[in-house]
Amino acid sequence: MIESKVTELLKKTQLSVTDGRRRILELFLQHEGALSHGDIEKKAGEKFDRVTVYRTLQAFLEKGLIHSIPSSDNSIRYALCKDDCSDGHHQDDHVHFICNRCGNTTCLEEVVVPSIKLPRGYSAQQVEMLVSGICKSCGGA
Amino acid sequence: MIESKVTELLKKTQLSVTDGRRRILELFLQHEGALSHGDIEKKAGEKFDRVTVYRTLQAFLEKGLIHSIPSSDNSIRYALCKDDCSDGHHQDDHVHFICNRCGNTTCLEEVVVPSIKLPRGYSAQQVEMLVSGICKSCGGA
DNA sequence: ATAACAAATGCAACAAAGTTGCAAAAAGAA
DNA sequence: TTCTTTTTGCAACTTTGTTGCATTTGTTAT
Ligand SMILES: [Mn+2]
Ligand SMILES: [Mn+2]
Ligand SMILES: [Zn+2]
Ligand SMILES: [Zn+2]
Repeated sequence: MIESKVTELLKKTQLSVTDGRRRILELFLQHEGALSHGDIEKKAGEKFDRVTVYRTLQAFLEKGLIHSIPSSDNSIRYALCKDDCSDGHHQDDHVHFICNRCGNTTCLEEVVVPSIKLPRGYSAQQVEMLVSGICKSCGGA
Repeated sequence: MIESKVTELLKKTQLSVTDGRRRILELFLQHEGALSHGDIEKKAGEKFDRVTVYRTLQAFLEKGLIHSIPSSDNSIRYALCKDDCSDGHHQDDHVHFICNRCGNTTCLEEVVVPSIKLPRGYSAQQVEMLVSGICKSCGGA
């Protein structure tokens, strides 16, 4: 069950398990694809205060439960991390895909971000790769 | 002179040349690195209305004068395009670097975004690569 | 189970960012 | 210059994000 998975994850990351956190984590587990703050606010319904959603995402981020995905439309998305992300140390080196038709953002876990050679003087700490186009579900044609 | 370059660019893109547009384009030409809406608002001073800045960036974007750079902090940056970007068709296939020390975002024109193989069903229309770390100026020591 | 303590939540009051319609002003064309 | 079109500024508004504080809830130890 998702119920137990949720509690397990919260326990593992040393977060006290509250209704809000359970609900939001549940949303991530159910929903294939990334969620923005706004998405969560809508999906979680009236039950939780907006501020709580902000703080919960913040906490999840810090604990390495979720990672954030940059965007070109001023609305960061978040998605669950794999097990190897822990307390502050993220290890999400996969490509993200943004569908121009359905608008969904997906983690392409199987596609690793290629390494890259930077000009002299620059040193990289993190690399993000964002691909936009038509996703599998929308591809149809 | 920058003055004439500015006017030339506006004429070329069929934008009527106004004080606001001149000023903002000037900022882009002077400033090495990308600018956010907020940056521009500050740098342009009290002289221009916030709404005008929004509309100007929008216009520049559509005409292929500038391109936008995704971010993880809900503040899109913009930078000048090269000559080969025109009316709606952008051709900015370079890597963007975000410095964690000085906060500047730079176009690494000389670093081309590597191509990538997507899983079956996905088709790419655009690829963005964002590298964060320490930039040339901050690298020092 | 209860009490004590620590942490999370909701609320209120803000601040900041973004949007829209419209009248006035400025650009471009004739 | 005059006419026409486009851009601008303003006002009013919506949405998004932040902060402090009192209350509620979760956790741990008795
Ligand atoms: Mn991801
Ligand atoms: Mn660029
Ligand atoms: Zn899609
Ligand atoms: Zn720097």
